[in-house]
Amino acid sequence: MRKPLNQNGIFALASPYLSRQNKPSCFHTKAHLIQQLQNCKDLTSAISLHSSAVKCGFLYETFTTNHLINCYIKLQRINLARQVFEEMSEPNVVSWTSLIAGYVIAGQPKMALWLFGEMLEFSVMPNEFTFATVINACSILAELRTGKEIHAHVEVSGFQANLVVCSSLVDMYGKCNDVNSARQVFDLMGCRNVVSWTSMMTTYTQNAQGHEALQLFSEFNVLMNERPNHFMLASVINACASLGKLVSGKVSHGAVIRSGHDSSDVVASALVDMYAKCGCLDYSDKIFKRIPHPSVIPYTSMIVSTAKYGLGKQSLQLFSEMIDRRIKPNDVTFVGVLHACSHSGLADEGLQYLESMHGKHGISPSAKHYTCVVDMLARIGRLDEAYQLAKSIQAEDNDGALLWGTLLSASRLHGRVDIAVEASKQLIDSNQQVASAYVTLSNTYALAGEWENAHNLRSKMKQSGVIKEPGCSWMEIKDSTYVFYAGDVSSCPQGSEVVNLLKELEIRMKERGYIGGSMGLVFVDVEEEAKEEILSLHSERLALGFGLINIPRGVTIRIMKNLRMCRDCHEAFKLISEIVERDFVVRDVNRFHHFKNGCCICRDFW
DNA sequence: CAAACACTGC
Repeated sequence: MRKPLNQNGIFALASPYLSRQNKPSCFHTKAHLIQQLQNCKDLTSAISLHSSAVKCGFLYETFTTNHLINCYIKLQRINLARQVFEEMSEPNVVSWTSLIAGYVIAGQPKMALWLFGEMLEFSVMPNEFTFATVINACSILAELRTGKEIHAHVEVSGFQANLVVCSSLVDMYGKCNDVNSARQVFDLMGCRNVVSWTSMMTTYTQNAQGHEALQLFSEFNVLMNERPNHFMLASVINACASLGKLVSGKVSHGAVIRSGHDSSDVVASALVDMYAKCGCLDYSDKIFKRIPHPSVIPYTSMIVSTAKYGLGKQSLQLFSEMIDRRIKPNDVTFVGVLHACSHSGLADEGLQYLESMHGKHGISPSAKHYTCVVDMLARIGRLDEAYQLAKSIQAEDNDGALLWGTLLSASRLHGRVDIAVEASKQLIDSNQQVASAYVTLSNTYALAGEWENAHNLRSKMKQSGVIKEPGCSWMEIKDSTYVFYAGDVSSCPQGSEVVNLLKELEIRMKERGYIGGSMGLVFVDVEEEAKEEILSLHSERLALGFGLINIPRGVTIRIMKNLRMCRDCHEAFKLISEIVERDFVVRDVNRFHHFKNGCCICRDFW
């Protein structure tokens, strides 16, 4: 404890001000106090500075008070900031904006928007800082309507040419899934910087338009003199991950290394995720091991990735390593852990982890966690338990769709028509994934031999005009990408060759003990494609799904990107690649030839 | 004095 200053001492220090201000305990100059507030790192000092400011009479001035408000906001004491604000006689635009921003930082964007309304009520005119802040609040809340209103306000107030305001508008429209409006703002911008470009790229990726994001990235490299920063690199890597474009991902990795951003944790996390999604878990692992102090995000990314590759034990090992290193798991980490249990048949362990969430880790399980558990139970055939659990969960909209969709596909897998009917009813009644619910239910009927039901459902779909969008998949061979649509019946003489190969693969997998559970190949005869066969490769070892590839002659094959994981699969992949290369050039997209620095494809960073 | 862009789930 610091010894309290002797009164005489204070008087001595404060003597220059005494006569002027008649405040006996004031020993700060205004400039000094402001500087102290700006550098203040702890609450005790802040409170002491606050009391000095009161005693010195500085809080009659808006400028000094604004500094105090910002000091409390930096120390994450929004309520104290609010108190100071409430006591102000004339808060100006900066006071309002600071407090509004404070609420956004504190995770209360709704309050921020409410305060903005109050500010207008009090006839304080917002400026570009205020607009950027409230647009950001709309972005967090995905509040398109309010966002558009504020956009109109921006135009009227004459801030439509401000770089930061426009960038936040692009971001806001992106987060609200209005890609066209985002692009419109972006196109009308008189000047753009790396942030505005990154916002637009991220908008594309978050709205399932990864190709456009990559296109924009190459335009940036051609048109702009600026170099990508680590935000932009993380964004482009994320775009590659979303598309499963390994080659582009490697090119981006090359750019990362050349620009010296490979020490950025965020970029490293993005790379870990990208390589895993592109089927190269070993690369992810290498990147991960090079991160000196991995945070919860790269750990979670690795846990999820290993789980998806069916490496449950390894995934749980990473989790315990993370706990040992005192890195606090979050809700997403537990989604990964439960996923690991689910995909490796570790149901009892999974239930224990679920139990430990609340008790040991202070995280209350959400609908997403229960969905993992439903999946975990259902996959190993404990469908009745899974169904009971599903019924007890409050899940709406997207969460509900995931929950019932999970149960539905497991019901099909195990031929449980009764539960499939209930699950698809839930989806259809809540108007979620209606088309795929119909298709899956119909497939379940077909699997159970209930052809009439399957047929009736198909007719019902046709009558009600429900159309299932054809699934599509794509492959990268060399630097070209080939896209295939399910139901696309151009002719392919090698179709049967592929089927035979996969059948053989199944036999070899069985020989090596990959049987039981949901492994092996499953043939389902369905009405949908007029007596065509649907061939699915349901192996958890190969479970990084890459959608369906339609090889003509009506055979749809689910190709897994990481077929390369085992040697037999590698053969299959090679053959399929050869066939594809010979006979299908469907679409050749996004060649990466626009790097300013000349380097196109880096093969040698390993 | 106050503002925009990034990595983990499905």
